[in-house]
Amino acid sequence: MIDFASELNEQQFEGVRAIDGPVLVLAGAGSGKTRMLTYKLAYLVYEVGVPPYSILAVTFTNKAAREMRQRVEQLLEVNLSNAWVGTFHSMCGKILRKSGEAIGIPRDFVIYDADDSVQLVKEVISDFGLDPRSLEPKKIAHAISALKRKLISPDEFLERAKTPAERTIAKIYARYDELLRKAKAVDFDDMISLVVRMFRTRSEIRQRYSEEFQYILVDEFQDTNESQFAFLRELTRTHQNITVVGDDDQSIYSWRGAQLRNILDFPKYYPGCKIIRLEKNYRSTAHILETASVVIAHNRMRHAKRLYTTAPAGERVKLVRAPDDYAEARYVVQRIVDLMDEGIPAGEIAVLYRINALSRLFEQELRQRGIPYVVVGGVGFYERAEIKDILAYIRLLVNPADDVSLRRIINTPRRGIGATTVQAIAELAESAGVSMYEVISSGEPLPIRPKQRKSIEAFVELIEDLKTDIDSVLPSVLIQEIVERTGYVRQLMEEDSIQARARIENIGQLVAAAQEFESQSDEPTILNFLGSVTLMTDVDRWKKGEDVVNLMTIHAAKGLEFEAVFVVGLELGVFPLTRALQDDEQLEEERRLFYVALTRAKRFATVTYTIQRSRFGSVEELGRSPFIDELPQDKLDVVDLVPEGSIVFRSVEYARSREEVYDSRYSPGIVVWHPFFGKGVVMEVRGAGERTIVTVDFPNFGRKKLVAKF
DNA sequence: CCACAGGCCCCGACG
DNA sequence: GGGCCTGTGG
Ligand SMILES: Nc1ncnc2c1ncn2[C@@H]1O[C@H](COP(=O)(O)OP(=O)(O)OP(=O)(O)O)[C@@H](O)[C@H]1O
Repeated sequence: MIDFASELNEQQFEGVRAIDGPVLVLAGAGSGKTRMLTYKLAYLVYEVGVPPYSILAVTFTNKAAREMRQRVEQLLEVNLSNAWVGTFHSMCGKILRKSGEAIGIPRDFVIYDADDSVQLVKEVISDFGLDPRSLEPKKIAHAISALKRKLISPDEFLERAKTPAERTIAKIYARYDELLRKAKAVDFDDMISLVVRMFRTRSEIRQRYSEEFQYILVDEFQDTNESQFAFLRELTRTHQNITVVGDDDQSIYSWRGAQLRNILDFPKYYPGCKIIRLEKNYRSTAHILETASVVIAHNRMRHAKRLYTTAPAGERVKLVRAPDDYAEARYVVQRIVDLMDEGIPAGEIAVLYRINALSRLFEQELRQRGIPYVVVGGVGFYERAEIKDILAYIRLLVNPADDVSLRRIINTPRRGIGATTVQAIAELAESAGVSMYEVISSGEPLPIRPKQRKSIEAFVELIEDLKTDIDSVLPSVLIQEIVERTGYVRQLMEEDSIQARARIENIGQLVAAAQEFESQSDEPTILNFLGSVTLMTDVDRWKKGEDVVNLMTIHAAKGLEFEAVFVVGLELGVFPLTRALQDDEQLEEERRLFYVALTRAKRFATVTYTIQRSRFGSVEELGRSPFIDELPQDKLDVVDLVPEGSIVFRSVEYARSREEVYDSRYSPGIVVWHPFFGKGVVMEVRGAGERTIVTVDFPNFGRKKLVAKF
């Protein structure tokens, strides 16, 4: 049915056939690592006869998992729905649901996302009477997350804590975990670390899974963290049939705890593993590949890799300098129009940026020119307030112990239940050792004012009503009931703003997503819906087939490919970010990010930067990214959008042509930034065009008259 | 005791 | 540009 040898090159095929023992595939971008892994899955099922449920394949996103599964189903014409293909989180979540009771995790646990975790940390901090301003909940939540990824328990951390600050964190961590367990909740990091802990304390369970998963395949191994690797090592204590593929040059998730060490040390943990290198790039033209290779060669902490292509040289990589961010967006969108005219499908075009904030102008410009597009990522769909509100209702319905969700919705929409009342309820719950919902639903009269008491009673009644058919109702129907009964949409309609309308639309999309879930799942229960939703990412919702221009961060573009790629905003402080400038390791990660961006392109790659960019309400001159200078200048096609002979905005010619921008940008009261004087406030603007004189008040240097010279 | 407006501050990538 | 906190008015 399949001729593996003709679909793969020799090295790939070698990796596919190596089914006994550990295999490490270390290879550059576009060399066919994912393809190899996909075919290996097919090979194991088809040639070796391994039952699909005996294979564990781990991918980076759910979407990648879906693609791998579909691809293999196509190849083999079989149904693979019982194979374990998914992300670490979804696989571990599944294991935890099945077997977690052994370590005291109830079957119906809910998953707290990063935002929920921060909320919970906040609660703990105020419970302890600590000052949330000096402690910064977000940072503490991060610290806890880092500890969990390193499999360090609160007790262990307390033991080794040296400074008072560390002891405080240890205390918060301990209490945080306690509250999670009380709320029958696990956070993202728990999903992995609890499974590892279970495997370590209950060897018979480990044994069972280890036997079940006869073969393990892992994609994007360079971005795994300590607990994920530990999970894999636990599973391979009886057999060592594990194949991992990755590229150290594409490790871009260190901030999430990914450790390059995992891929570099793999041979140490699996002595005698087979190491395979793939050196032929099947994705990009020679020009693009060459440019990317030159850039990444500037990194010192890496394994040099050979990567060649037999593809034609193709077009040169374009380097575009734009006077400002508006010009940049206009140029890119014009090029997109041109490419589409030449027959490149919109879906094969991507604009990639370092930070989400950069998407705005491109969206505006695309909208104005009537080109369909999609923004992948950003404030993720499932992180939007209205979506989280609705989901919090559902979570409270299935799990009354969930205090974080209760807090979120007890006064959403407004019901006259404020902070004071919530605090009172929390204290009652605390002293009685029960959940907040138990306190308010017990029927006992609460020691609060009559008005609030009435509101609370109405709220409890509402929740109880919604609860009646919770076991049988479909998720989509439940959402509609919630929206109706709570008056959520009604309130938004009354508000009648653009934002409110967008929110109503989002809720509509949530219903649609629920319906889709119902049609796909063989068990469309509320609990399963919640589980799938929390682990869903924006990339997962993204449908490439839709044939619209794609806007996304470089992180989100990992593993994808497009005919044409625009990498924008190559400026100091944006890409690389300011914080990465002082630290070699971070700077190298930024460079890897640039490498990932360039290597997404099959035929056309364009890199852009601007002289001036508006950020945080002011205009800044950031200076170009050092990465620009690392490009092979003689191989580029340089495009300068700044008028000839001018040093940009300082120039007379340029200023004259841009009076309107001038006038609107430098008006009294706005904050500006100067490379030498720093931030200042515009006091007065006189004249126009070349003679514009702006008086600016700089906190540290006093008032300066400047000839439009920022 | 709650809601809302306005001022403040800060600002990265995400399962 | 926006989330969070504070102060004020209801
Ligand atoms: N042997 C092959 N013959 C033809 N095309 C191939 C072969 N191997 C890979 N390709 C194609 O090359 C492209 C890149 O492959 P793939 O995505 O598997 O690479 P990768 O190494 O995982 O890339 P990256 O690390 O950059 O995400 C895909 O379009 C794939 O179909």
